[in-house]
Amino acid sequence: MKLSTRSRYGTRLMVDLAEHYDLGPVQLGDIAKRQDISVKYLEQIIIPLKKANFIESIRGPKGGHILTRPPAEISVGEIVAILEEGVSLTECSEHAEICERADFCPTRLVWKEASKAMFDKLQSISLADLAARAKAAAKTQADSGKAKTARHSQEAREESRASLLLSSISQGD
Amino acid sequence: MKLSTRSRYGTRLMVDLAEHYDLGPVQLGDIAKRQDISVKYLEQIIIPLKKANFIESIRGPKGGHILTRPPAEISVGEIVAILEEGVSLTECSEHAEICERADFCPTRLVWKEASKAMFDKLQSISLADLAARAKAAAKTQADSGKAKTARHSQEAREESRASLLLSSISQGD
DNA sequence: ATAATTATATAGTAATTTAATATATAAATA
DNA sequence: TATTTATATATTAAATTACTATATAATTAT
Repeated sequence: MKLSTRSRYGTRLMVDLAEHYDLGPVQLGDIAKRQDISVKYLEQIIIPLKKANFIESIRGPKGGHILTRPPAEISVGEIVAILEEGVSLTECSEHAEICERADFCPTRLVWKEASKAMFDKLQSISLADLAARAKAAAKTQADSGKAKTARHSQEAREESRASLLLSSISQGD
Repeated sequence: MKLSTRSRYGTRLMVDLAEHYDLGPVQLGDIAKRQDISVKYLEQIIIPLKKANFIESIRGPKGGHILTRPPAEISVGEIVAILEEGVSLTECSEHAEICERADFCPTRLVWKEASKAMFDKLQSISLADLAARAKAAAKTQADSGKAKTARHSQEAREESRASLLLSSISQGD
């Protein structure tokens, strides 16, 4: 039931592109350094994302990759759906025909509804949300380095409001 | 992101026990026939369910397995949590310490919240719900065999109300 | 032109996991 | 004591995962 590194790394790749949207093409070498993922593996992972038309690429020196849509218009759900080839917890959730018990199987409906709950949540979060959160987190890190004795500075608290959008995500820790 | 057969078969095993709760110990051979799963594999799968104290077993002739709690008091979420060893989509959702990026990783929160959405849904459904649904489905199947020209008989519709509890599950097909 | 840089395409692989099966043993009952 | 059922441990084939390697193609700066 765990997500593959493919989905997780691919989502980080997309968030990285979102963070650098408007700054021209981003090279895989730079993403690899920032995200600590091998370039070779990123090259594999980016293929389905390009096929799904999330990313456009430019070859040659000063080339790289850019999102085809603004970050606010791309949800994590879409990304995971591509990289996991669907967002269901069982094959039968999507394709009843693969199981002859599907018609009367009470558990199938459970898997289906749990899949939907999961996917609905993923759909509700955009790359813009995550890029904003990443920015706020980076600022908080920088501030805590700047003034270790004043971690709860007014400055830090004000900046952290930028991530209020995402605050609901961390409820229930 | 797919559930293993272990979880799926294990849940069916538990639903089968729920359907036969009150009828004394149920043998794996019978479950194997009804669920079309090999006895040997069921023997593997039942181990963690016994360790988690969901099931008590009786050896020897006329032996078998019984739920330790009434079906209404066991949720699918609990079962899946045992068989999948946790209900999170990533290792970092539960154990932040395994990833040094956890503190500032925006995607981690997404995986965490999606995991929660999925698990909350699974927790909300009990074995009693599923046993009732299975009963209703069996009745519907039997009725359609009895009177193929009158599939929407009043009798069948009344019986199907027993599964109203579960009707929300099949929304959004 | 050509050297350097970046993306793309295809193939290979080691390790792990999955989904089982096989064999031997222990307990309980008729 | 023979039979039936559960339990414990070991084995395994196939698939999947998480990569790495090699070769090629396109673009740009010098």
